[in-house]
Formats: sequence, C-alpha cells, structure tokens
Amino acid sequence: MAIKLFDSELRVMELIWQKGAIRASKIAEILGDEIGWSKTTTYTVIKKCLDKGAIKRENPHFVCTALIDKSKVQLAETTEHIDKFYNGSASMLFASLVQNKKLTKNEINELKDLVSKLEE
Amino acid sequence: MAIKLFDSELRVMELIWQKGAIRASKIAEILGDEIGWSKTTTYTVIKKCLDKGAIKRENPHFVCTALIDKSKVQLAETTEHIDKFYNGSASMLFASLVQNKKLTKNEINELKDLVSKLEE
DNA sequence: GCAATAATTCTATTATGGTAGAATAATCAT
DNA sequence: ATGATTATTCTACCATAATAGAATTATTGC
Repeated sequence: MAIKLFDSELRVMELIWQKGAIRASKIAEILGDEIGWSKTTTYTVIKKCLDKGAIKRENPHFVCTALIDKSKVQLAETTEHIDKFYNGSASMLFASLVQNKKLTKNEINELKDLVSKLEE
Repeated sequence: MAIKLFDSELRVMELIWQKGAIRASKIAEILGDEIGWSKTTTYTVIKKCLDKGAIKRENPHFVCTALIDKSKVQLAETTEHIDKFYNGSASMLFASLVQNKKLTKNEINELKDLVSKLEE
C-alpha cells in the first residue's frame, strides 16, 4: 500500500469519506461525542493524515477533503489481509467465508449475482 | 474473537499449525533462520501463546501443539476485517475483490464452483 | 483594526507490542 | 549421579501508535 493508515487515522478518514468535505472543527466535535477524543487528539490525527497525503485542507475554516479513495484503501488492506491469513489466495478467503460464516440469504444472492457477471 | 493473536504470535502459530507437533527448540531454530529472531525472542512469544491458551506444551522436550484451529483464527480475523473496512458486510468485501482485484482465471473458477454449491 | 474566542500546532506522555540479555531449569553424556 | 550443555523463563528495554496539555495562530464581532 502506498499510504498506511493507522486505526486512529481511519476514524478520521471514515468521516471525511462519508461527508465529502468537512471542517476540522466538525470532525473534532463528532469524534469527541462518538469516541471521547479530546479536540487536540483529533487535530493531531488530522495532521498525520495531511502529512501522509491522505487528505488536503483548505482555508478558510480548514475544510478537509480526501485525496485517496476509500475503495483503494479497502482493497489494499484486504490484499494485505489475504496475504497474511490466506497465503495470498483470494479463493481461500472466499471459501473460508462461504463455509464457516453464516452468510445471510441476501449476501448469498448478492454473491451469486456478482459471480454470474464474471468473465462473460 | 476469543483469543487475539499478535503478528509475532502468528509467526509461531503458523509453524505449529503446519507441523502439527513441534519442539519449542525447533521453532526457535526455524524462526532464527527465517526471520533472524533470537532464541529468547521465540521462547518469549511461545510463552505468550501458552498463556493465551492458543497452544499446549508437553514434556519431555517441550513439544508444542495447537489448541485453536487456524480456520477459527482466519474466520475471526476476517470477520473483524469486514467489520472494520466494509461495515460488517461480507458482500461488500466480495464486490471489492471481484471488481477491483485482478483475480486469476483459476480464482474465478474456484469462486464459481463455490457459489454453485451454495443453498442447493 | 483589535480584543476575545475558537481553532490548530508543537511537544510530550502513555500504552502496547516486539525483542532479547542474564538468570534459571531441563536434558544429555559419561 | 554429576558436570556440561542446551532449553526456557524472567525481566527489562526499545519502537511506535494513541492521546492530550500548553503555546500559537486563525477567525469573529465590534
């Protein structure tokens, strides 16, 4: 992965991805409410995201927007997860989920749908 | 997850899962060669696995065997991963992989196979 | 423009996982 | 059985991510 985001940074990114553009102060307010972070903690983490190039921030009002896609991060993290726990094999992850995890009927249908569209 | 294993502990577990039963000294030898761990590092980590109930160790010769399945750990970690990056939705993980990751022909076929056997 | 207030940074502290040396215990060779 | 050797534990140190207080800078209302 180009940019490695820590858990704390992901909390911030999640909010930015969700809102599109959001003031730093608003992020601090929300995360203060949600997980009890002090204002300065949030700002410190926002700064880390900035330094890593994960977001940009514009004046006035320090409005934050994402510079990297959530989908990119998801895929990179999932690839890493597959490497670590399934020896790099996506099929083995699929198998593990299908065999062991109680997938809902809905999830099964969606999966069938996805697969049927493959390689046509 | 009942037992949370750290990365270092997974290195040890991986070996135990693979070999079935293996002397602690052998683990130290292998991990020394493979990743340069000092003997004492390996023993410290083995001890952590013991304390967590992930393995048992029997005399003589401190032979280690796993008390928890690899598949259990895989599933627990994957569930956590899905919660963290896909808001708990397995289908979203599937979609992300199918749409973005270059799956090999083989992986696609295996996936189709898996799915065809579902809910019959 | 300037004082008051709110937002942000700089720096430091804390918590935790990774690593390994010195001390101790188990095993081996005789 | 006993000294030599190898295996293991106890303890501590190190690196880094998480968190936040004090100092600084930006914004607002007059």
